[in-house]
Amino acid sequence: MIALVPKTCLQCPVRDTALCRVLGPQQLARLNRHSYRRWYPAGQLIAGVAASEDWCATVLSGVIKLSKLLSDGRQQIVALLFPGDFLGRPYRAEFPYTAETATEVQLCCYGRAYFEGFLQDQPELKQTFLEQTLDSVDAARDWLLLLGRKTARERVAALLLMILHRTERPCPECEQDRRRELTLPLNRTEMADYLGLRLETVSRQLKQLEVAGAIVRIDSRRIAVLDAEILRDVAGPGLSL
Amino acid sequence: MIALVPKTCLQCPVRDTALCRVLGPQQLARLNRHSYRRWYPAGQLIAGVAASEDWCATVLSGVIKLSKLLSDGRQQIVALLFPGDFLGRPYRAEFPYTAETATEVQLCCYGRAYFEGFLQDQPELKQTFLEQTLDSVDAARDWLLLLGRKTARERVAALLLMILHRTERPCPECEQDRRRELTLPLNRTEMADYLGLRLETVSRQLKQLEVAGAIVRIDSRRIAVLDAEILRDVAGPGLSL
DNA sequence: GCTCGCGCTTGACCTAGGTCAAGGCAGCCT
DNA sequence: AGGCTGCCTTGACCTAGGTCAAGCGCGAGC
Repeated sequence: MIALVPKTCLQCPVRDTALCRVLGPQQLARLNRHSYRRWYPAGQLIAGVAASEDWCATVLSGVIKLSKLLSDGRQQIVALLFPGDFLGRPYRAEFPYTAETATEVQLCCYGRAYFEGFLQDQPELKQTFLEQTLDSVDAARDWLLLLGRKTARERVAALLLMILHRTERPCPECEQDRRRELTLPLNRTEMADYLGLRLETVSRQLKQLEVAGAIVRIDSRRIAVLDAEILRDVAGPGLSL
Repeated sequence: MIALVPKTCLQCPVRDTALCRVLGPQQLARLNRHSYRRWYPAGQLIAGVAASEDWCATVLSGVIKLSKLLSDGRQQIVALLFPGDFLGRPYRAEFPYTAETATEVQLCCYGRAYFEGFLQDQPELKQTFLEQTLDSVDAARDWLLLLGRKTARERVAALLLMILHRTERPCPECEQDRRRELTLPLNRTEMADYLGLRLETVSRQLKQLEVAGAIVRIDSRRIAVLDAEILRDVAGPGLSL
């Protein structure tokens, strides 16, 4: 497991999913000159709530949790960031979430001020960033439906489908519903914090999905999806995948 | 109650809160030439889920519910739009929510394609739109915490505070915690659909808040806030008001 | 003025999911 | 090897909020 730190953007693992995919070679080089890599182990705090954060980043590998927490310890994960996703809050000094790594993570970071200036210079990048932000609004609202109205069973099924979707890079359509394996980037507590449940409930619902023949739990972090169709039926619509 | 349809943007009721506040007189006139007003009574469908919508709008008056619903009738309101807010989904033909009026509503509408083009021509407008969209992400994520982790009591208190906040136009700071009156733009069912509860629960929690001395229910739609501080204590933090 | 219907409240009861507690299992350290 | 620790599962029980049902009050229509 050697951490691959790309020297040039052309070898970047998120070359064609990250924001900067729309930049030409010139601009890419320019941005790259102002970027630096960071590496974090799993379970590490990246940025605190409302901490003054003067940088932002693209996720190169790994998964990041964005969460909010209440003074009495109740916690809600409000988003997961996968490779290619953008981390940061341009135009605001305070970062309004807690960002923690769920797995080992590599970031490609830029100064916030520099990035903001760069957005001004690059209309196409700004356009892409805007469209991605609009998509984030839609994604958050999909999750509102899940938290506000779905049962525990539906939530767990939806999470598995979401992870499957965000995790499976190659060949999106082929082998559509054949057996697929996924590695959960979250432990039970984190899954619960994302789904508005308790870890015991997540555990029980995973069992139920196994009994129903939708999945097999290989080990606590690995799941084989036997029948994505069952999962989709259970999860119901929504979550514009 | 005469519907005021402003002829020029200078008399617009949302002159300094809507997106177009950043436009100069020239650009404002240009946009205005391509805009038209629409009026809807309360409880009217404006745009269906995934219906092809080729327009967008600024809310001039009234309140709009954006909601998602499941095939079995479960419904979740994912946002409320108040005067000055933007309605629409640029860069996407399908509007991913159901938009319905909660009260009587006036809109200032533009063709979607025209608006998108106008955004390209007006970097400052685009910037404002981007920042507003980033705020929408934060707002939706605040609500995720509410739906995922807060109790019924906390949710109802938070809703009242939010409505108070969005509704009280003049003099934001003066008379800070004096008695304030608010008119609910939603009925009990709608409040429940926004809070991920049932209408009976909303009703009971309002009663509890009255017993606790935080509010008085004047009639079913009007509430006097006796002590916003109690309300804030009950609601807990979050909802970056 | 009467009735109808809708929105709201209230009470009685029920249940999905939370809480608490007891193991189990795998990876680490000694 | 043995014990520890963290994570997960499972069972037994509890409760916040959902469900069901009755009734109220008010505005609209006749």
